[in-house]
Amino acid sequence: MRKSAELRKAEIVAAVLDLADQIGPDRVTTGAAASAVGVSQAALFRHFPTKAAMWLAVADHVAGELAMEWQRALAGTDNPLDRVTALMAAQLGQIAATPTLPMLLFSRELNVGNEDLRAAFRGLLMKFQALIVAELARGQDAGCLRREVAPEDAAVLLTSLVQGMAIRWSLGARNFSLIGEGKRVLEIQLRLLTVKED
Amino acid sequence: MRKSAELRKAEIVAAVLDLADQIGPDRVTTGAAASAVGVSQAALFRHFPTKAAMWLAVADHVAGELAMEWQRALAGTDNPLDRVTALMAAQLGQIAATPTLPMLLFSRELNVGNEDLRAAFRGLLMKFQALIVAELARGQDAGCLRREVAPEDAAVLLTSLVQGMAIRWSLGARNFSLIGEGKRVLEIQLRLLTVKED
DNA sequence: ATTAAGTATGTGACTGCTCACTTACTAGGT
DNA sequence: ACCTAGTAAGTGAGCAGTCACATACTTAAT
Repeated sequence: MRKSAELRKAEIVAAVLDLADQIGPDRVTTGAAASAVGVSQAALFRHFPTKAAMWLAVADHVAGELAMEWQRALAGTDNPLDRVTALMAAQLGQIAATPTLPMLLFSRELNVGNEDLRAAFRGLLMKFQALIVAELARGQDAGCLRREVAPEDAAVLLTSLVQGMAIRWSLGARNFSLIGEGKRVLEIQLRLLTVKED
Repeated sequence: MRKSAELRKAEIVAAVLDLADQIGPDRVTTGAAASAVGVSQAALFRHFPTKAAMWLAVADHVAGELAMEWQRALAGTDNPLDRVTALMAAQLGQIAATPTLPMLLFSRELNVGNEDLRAAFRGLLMKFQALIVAELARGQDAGCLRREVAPEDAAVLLTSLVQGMAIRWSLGARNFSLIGEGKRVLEIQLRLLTVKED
């Protein structure tokens, strides 16, 4: 079945992500990806010059999805604290929907040679952090966040929380709800960062 | 050169860790490990029935080192807060000395088949967390830690901090001092968890 | 002490497999 | 006619694990 290149590329990217979720990013071979799409292995190389390029396309896709989710999270409210909560929830949600995402950060694919891919993910993390920092700064200005902690440092604490949760989750304690636990612990951390009112 | 099996095993384990630091855990082939030790590739299989068994031995070694460092950290003082600080510093120090450690958590080696290895690392993390929880509980009893945060939850915040720092570091922002930054942010987090005295 | 037997450590050559990527060729759309 | 998306059949490299054989140590009987 012939399809337009654009469509095929999108199909392949989706299949790679799906496969990576199922079997881990490092197990995604060109053959496996191809047969998941339903074409021959050689066909992949019509669309991507190399496997690394394929992963770059995947990273682009993921970056787009994340950016969308972030924007959606920010659209819900104006309250800085709520926006931080929403951003964190969005991040946890994306991780839960794409469990391979944290694994990708340490995969062979990313850490060997493919410096572009690495840079793409570093950029993503920094963008997320910047969003958090901005909201925290607004929160301080609005007087609902402790002034003695710099927004940058508080943001490190919060993003670390996402990463710690992801590790915990992927290390495979079942009956561990990434989103539920994440929300719970996030609330605790936010309470610590919030100005006491009693 | 002939050596005792014990010695050789230790040599191999050390070489594997070293190689993993240099080229990433997934690039450590039996051949590479062997020639790093200075023996033939086949010789590895005199000492380990399979590559997975080799990695298990590495995990055992790492577990031992970590346990030692933890004990040493606890030996320094009786003050719960200081002990938490020392434990965290020890953990960051070990990660800095063995950068492959966080990568190992997500390596193909660990996440494919080798369920034993996975369990070994999960056990390690839980043991660390338990140590932190114990100190935090003592801290609460001594009245220097907020009571409204459960020790288990505070421990999650702290261990997440280690993991977040490790990710930040290994994503390759150079001029990022794992230990220095870690210490700084840890202090901030601890201040939040500490009873206000003013 | 010498030696013979047995065992632990080591080797080079090889097997069978998987993988990314190539090449020569084919069919559908315009 | 021509380009575009596809294919089947390779190619060469890298990998874990095996095997037949060699060489160093240990032990115990002479």
